[in-house]
Amino acid sequence: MTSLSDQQVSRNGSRPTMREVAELAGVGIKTVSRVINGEPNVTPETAQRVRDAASALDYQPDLHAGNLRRSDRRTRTLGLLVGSVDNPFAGAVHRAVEDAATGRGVAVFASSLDDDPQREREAVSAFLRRRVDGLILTTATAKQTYLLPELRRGTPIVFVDREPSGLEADAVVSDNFGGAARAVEHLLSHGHRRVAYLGDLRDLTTARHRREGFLDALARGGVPAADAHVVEDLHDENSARDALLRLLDGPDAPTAVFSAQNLITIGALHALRERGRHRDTALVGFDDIELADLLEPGVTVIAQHPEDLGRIAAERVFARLDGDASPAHRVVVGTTLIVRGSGEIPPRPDAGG
Amino acid sequence: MTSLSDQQVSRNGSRPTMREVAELAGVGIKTVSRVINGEPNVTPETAQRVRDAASALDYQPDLHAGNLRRSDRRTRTLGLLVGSVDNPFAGAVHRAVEDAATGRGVAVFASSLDDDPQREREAVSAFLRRRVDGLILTTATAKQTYLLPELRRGTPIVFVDREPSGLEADAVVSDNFGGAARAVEHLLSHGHRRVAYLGDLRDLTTARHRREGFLDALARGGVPAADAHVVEDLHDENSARDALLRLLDGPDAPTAVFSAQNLITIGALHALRERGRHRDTALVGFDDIELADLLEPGVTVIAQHPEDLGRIAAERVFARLDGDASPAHRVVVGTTLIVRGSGEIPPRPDAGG
DNA sequence: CGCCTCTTTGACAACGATGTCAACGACAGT
DNA sequence: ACTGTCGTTGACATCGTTGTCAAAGAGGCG
Repeated sequence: MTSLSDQQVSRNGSRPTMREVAELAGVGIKTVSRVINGEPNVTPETAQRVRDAASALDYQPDLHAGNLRRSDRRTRTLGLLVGSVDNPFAGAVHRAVEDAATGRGVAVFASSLDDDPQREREAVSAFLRRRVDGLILTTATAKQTYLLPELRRGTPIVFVDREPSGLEADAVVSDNFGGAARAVEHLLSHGHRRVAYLGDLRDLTTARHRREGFLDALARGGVPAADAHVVEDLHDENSARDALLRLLDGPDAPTAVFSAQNLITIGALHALRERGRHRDTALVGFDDIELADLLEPGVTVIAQHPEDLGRIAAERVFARLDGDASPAHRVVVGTTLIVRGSGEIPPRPDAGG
Repeated sequence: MTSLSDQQVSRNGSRPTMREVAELAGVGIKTVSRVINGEPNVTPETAQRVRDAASALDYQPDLHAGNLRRSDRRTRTLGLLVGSVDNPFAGAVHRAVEDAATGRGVAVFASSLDDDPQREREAVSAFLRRRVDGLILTTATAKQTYLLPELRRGTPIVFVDREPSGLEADAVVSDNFGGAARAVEHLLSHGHRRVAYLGDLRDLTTARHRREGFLDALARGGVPAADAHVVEDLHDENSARDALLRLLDGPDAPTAVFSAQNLITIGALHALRERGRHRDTALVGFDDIELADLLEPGVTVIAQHPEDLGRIAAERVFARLDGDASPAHRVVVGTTLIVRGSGEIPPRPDAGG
């Protein structure tokens, strides 16, 4: 058997087609098609001959050739665009999308955005040229109106993590405003008045909402915005670290820090360590980070639920593919305050108002 | 212009084809093909009419239809199989592959293996049915002979992180033996004699090589293997934590631990914390982990270089696609000992043998 | 002015599969 | 034996694109 298979395969360098399987089995190609696709009305003996021929040739059907002719025009393929596939948050989203997709025989293209509008356009275009059945997108463009024609054509597009702008489309996002506000309330409740905000690129809706939640909670807590240090447009560990070092070295150093994104939190942790201030400066981060519980003090965070974001986004895509034509859904996934120590540090006694 | 575009698009719910672009531009479809693909011998005026028509219809060429007819039969698509897309090591590999691919206009399918042989087979089959140009695989099967026909057909297959078995194919792996040996030498040089090995599933070549490196270094250091605690078949944080808790609670508790994988290291860290032994039990982990430098003590690791693994694997695929027909390459990427504190803890004075 | 070359263009077949439809044979009912 | 039904099978057009090839027109040269 194996030797037959080997012979058959090596006889011809190129990939076998349905026609070759049909010839070897002595049937018409339509019969091969029926067997491969599990269609009824083939006698068991014929089916077996076809299967033998297919496995002797190591035949793999060409999904895209079939798709070209098939009436449903489904490639069973999804395009996923995330911040970066090597960011843990994106990894969790990706994994959840994959789990939902694999169960349906759908493969996932994943691309990294790097918060670059041009990369976004190029990635989406690459997905569409490959005729993905649906898109799950984290975006960096100010408006996504370029997607309108595609949306009108009926391609399911679900925005994940960041809200769409300029079009009505499904979106699954974290409660950025509420989570940020919760972080600040937590810090204020421990007596802090001088709280720093370390935020992501201002262009991002998530960053804006977190900033607004931060400012809103401060205001409700009776803290003048002037007392807060708001630093924005941070985009990686180093820029966050540098920013916090400057604050710590400057006058009126904050007694508490809210770092509004996972990499920023890590940068902030480094800055606090470098100045030896990690035990007397409170810190709450947005988005959980690995090993946060093993640091000393443990890092208090507003945890997001990326698995839920990914899973729900994938479910929305599949619901649309299954015919759901209802108006755009906007799903907000709550955040969870995880108390671990760093957020419960009281203000330094020597610190002024 | 924009309104024209909108009208054209909304006039027809389905996706525009080259034929429709040709009609709107008043040319033949072959001319559209030439313009879209940047082929020569089209007058600038004709080309402009075609481009206008294409953008009015929001035309996106169907890469797979073209590929069906094109002589090179390239889908400009790659299949990547990793342990799990939400593991940081896999994320780094993925990102490096993506970076190499995107520059060449190639999109990447990513799938998670979960160290399940059946998932491996299914993922590979899903890739091949979609006619990927090449495969970059982390495997879980004992032998990958099922890939032989595909390899003979000329599809580039590169094994990453784990070596292939049963076939001659390109592979890019870490120096698992050497790295593990280096870890043990480091621990022995600090006076340890009772070192525990916490390892991954025995089926995995990486786990075997690390175990062999561990045992080899022990032997060279004059430590009888009987003095070592070797625990294998750990596959996640919890199993690793439980295993180390048992060792710590048992007789002859180890004075040093070598955790042979990133999740196992994290589980080990938890176990040490839980028993309050993190300051008097040495630990060296294989594979670097995020925030390892901020723990107290910092976690000494044998760092792998997943970006290099991914980049080199992708380069091998593209070299093969560009015609390199040389014998299978086997690239070993070195590891780096990163000293941070946990690996330099001396044995407890009270610890015997 | 006729001939040749070169550029520009489109008609047509083909890629590998599936949908449609008709042909064929077996079998039941009369 | 004849008809109708049903299960089985394959011929053929077709999906959206590109490769081939030939036709038409422009331009140069003797």
